[in-house]
Amino acid sequence: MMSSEEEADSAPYSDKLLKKQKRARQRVDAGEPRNSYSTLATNGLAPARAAHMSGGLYGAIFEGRQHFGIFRPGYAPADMLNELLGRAPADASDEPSGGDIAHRVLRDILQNRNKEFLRLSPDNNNVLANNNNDEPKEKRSPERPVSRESRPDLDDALLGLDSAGDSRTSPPPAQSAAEPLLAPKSEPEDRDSDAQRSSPRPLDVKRARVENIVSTMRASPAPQQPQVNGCKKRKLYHPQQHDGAAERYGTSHGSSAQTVSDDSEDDNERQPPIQQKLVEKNALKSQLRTMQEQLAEMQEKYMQLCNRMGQESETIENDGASSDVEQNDETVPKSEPASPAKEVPPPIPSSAPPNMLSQVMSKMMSAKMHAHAAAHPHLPPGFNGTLPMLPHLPPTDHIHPPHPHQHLNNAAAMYLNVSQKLFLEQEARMKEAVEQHQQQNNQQQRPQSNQHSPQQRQMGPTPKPPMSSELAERLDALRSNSGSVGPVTGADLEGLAEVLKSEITASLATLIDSIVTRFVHQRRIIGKQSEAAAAAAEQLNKDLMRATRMLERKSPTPKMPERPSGQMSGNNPVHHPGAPNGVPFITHNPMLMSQMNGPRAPGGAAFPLHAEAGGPGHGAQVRPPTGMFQTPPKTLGSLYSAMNGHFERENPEQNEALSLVVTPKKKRHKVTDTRITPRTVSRILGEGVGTPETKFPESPSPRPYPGGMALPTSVAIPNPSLHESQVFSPYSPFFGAGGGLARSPPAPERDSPPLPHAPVLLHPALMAAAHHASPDYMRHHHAHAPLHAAQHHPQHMDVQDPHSDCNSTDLPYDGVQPTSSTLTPMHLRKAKLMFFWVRYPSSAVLKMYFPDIKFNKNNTAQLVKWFSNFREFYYIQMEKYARQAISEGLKTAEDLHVAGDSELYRVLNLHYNRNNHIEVPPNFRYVVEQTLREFFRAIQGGKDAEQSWKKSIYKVISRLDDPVPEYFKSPNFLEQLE
DNA sequence: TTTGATCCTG
DNA sequence: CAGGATCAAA
Repeated sequence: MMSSEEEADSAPYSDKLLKKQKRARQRVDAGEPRNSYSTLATNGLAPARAAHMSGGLYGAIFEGRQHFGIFRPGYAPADMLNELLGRAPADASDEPSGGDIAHRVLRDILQNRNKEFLRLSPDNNNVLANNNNDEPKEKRSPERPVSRESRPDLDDALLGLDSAGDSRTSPPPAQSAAEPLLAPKSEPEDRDSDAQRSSPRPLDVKRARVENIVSTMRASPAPQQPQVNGCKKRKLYHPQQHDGAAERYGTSHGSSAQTVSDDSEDDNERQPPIQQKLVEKNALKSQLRTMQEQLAEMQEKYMQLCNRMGQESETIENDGASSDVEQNDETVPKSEPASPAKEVPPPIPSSAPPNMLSQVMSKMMSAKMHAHAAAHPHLPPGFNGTLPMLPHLPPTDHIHPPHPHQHLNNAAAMYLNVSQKLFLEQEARMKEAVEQHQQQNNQQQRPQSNQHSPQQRQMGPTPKPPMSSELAERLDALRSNSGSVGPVTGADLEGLAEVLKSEITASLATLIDSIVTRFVHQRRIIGKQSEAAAAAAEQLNKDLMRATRMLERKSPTPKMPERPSGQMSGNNPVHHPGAPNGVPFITHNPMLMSQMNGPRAPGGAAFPLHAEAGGPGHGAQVRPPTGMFQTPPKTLGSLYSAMNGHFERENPEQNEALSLVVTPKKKRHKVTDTRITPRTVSRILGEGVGTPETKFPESPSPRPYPGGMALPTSVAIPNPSLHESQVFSPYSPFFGAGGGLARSPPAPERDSPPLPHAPVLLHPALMAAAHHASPDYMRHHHAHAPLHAAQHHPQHMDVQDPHSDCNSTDLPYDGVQPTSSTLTPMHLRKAKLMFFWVRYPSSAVLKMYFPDIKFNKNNTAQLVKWFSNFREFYYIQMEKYARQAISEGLKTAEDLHVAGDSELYRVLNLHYNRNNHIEVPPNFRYVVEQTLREFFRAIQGGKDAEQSWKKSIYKVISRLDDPVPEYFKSPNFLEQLE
């Protein structure tokens, strides 16, 4: 991967350079000024601010955006998909069990249904199959082999096909069966040439011609799994076919397999299940038809042969009776020394119209059938259509039945019937499967093995229905037999029928397997989530209770126009999630949420949110211990949604990663591996929680703060450049919340940098959900109030926690190994959260904290770019607020204080911690404050007139980075960000 | 010259 | 957020 990506870069780079130069030239010519630093400063800010101020936004306490009630439809499915796709190993192991069950079920069903068909079968189903098989034994029980064979496919599909190569390398037992498939039957030229070369005899030539015709007629079974190690053999056996296959499908199995894999992957993502099913159905249908046609054709040929043989008194030595494939080679030579028997097409009476022949044959068959039924050992009396099929009968039929024709005819007739029935069955099953599939989940994933799809794709000129390797093989064998050896026995036909049956069965099995598997996964995941949700719910409930209590003391924030909460918005039909535990979700009320933040401080002052509020100013002095915002678990929402099975999509709250995801597709050169994984997609779909803010029905009365604060401090001017302009919207709950920058005149000194290791905690809900988190870590969290626990043990997480502490280790927690080089939206979220600690992380640090990423030049650059973007946003905010403060007459930087509930803080939190996945580390607040002051001073001092006046600030700020908590390295952390 | 960071734009 | 341009430090 890396190599390819790297290569991809080279081109772009050169282009870049060219462009750059060009641009540079243009700029110079135009005398275009490079930067207009002052733009922001001088323009617009003041006016906008004024407007806002007049608007009187009072600080609503931080309204919890959300979180509650946010349902993330699709979450469960996504997760499931993730499970399937992301955890290859697990899947691999799981797959079988699920598959087996499905398999069994399917088999049972089919067997019951097929009993009637089976009854028909004369015995030797194997004869034909054996001709080309390397491992005839495998075929004895068609279903088994097939299933096995199919499984790899399924796995591949599920796993994203990376494993395709592996499967190829180590061909499954059934592989031999697949072999024939590789060789598309339609390569007349080659075949002819070969045939002629090897067997110049007229007969051969004739046969070749026939073969030609036949091959054209029959859709060539697409080469199933390229994983045929027996290339040589195959070549030996079917040179032409092989060639054809090579040409058409790409010479290398690997390549073809790859293609298949990729395609299937794509299909999974794009093609709706139903469509897929339909396609498959059609394919099967056509396959059946094709086979029928082929059968007819073969009948013709057979007739011809018989006639001729009768005339010539030719003895047929080997009817392909040999049960060994290998044998085939040997046998063939005997009969047709010069030419590879298998490849020699059966002679066809070109003169006789197929239809007529068929009709004639039908008549003959019916007539003779009865006559010989009794005589024929394998044909029970009721033969006509109801003979029990003995799938595993030994190839006894080598014996040439006295009346080959009849046998053949019978078999043919039966085959046709069976085919029809099977087809009907298949169709019915398909429908069922489709329905089931739909109901079970909306995942686009393509359940069945790609057995079929690849074939379809690879089909040659004649659209051919997908055929399994076994089927193809048998057909091939059949053809070979008829061609080279001569008479096709009824057994052969039956074998064919059986193959067909098993093939269908297999495909169904596969389908069912996948469905079942998915179902199982889903169940499992849901269960898991339920647990987490329950725990989370409890915790949440506690928090809420506390918050409620506190709320009583506090007055609601000023109004915010109702903001449709993600869930509330019409899109979300979601039921209100009562907590599963019976814990009602209290939320939706931002007030509550806001209260939750600072439950700890005794006099509601716990939070010096508004420093200036004056109130008990001292409160301000003490740095708010905990994060600024409460952390309502959006996770809960998702959990619940999953639990409730809400998969509806909700309004995407953010598209953060959206771009990431999207870009990938349009990328011209592989930018960072932009390939979107299903997981990513699902995440994106489920991610948005609309604006989390819960709606605020009524506008609360102004803040009760003693200081009469309600300072319109937050008079930010809507910055057009802001991505989240909503934040500034007067209608936005965020806007005007209690006070942007809190300026407390008596600002005591809180400039001292906070503790080195900011104790940031995950929201309790998150923690609860994180089973895997190190026990120690968990313990801490639970022990302390969820919100501030860490404060008391600042160090425990990063340094001292024996379990979680794995400093300088890339694989702190479960030995995470880089699995992908794709940065997903989740990674973006994580990166944003990390920004609370580090503004200038080195790439080395970043790599350490993203152990699951296989870094390369591209994604490293991307990650770095993210932080660059984060900083950009951050500094823009800082500058904006600093200017605002200045315009408001603030005299000294020291008067600038950033309160937990300040607008600035809110904005930042919204940007970096949109879903309040974590508690904002106190240190961050400090850093923000410092940054703000730096900007304030600079602007105040007129430094902003200088070209790079910000640089010095950056420098200062860059020194304020703190170590990122170790738990960020945990794979579980990422998972919790859902 | 290369690399890294910022600025600018979409 | 990503791509491109530009500057500046290495």
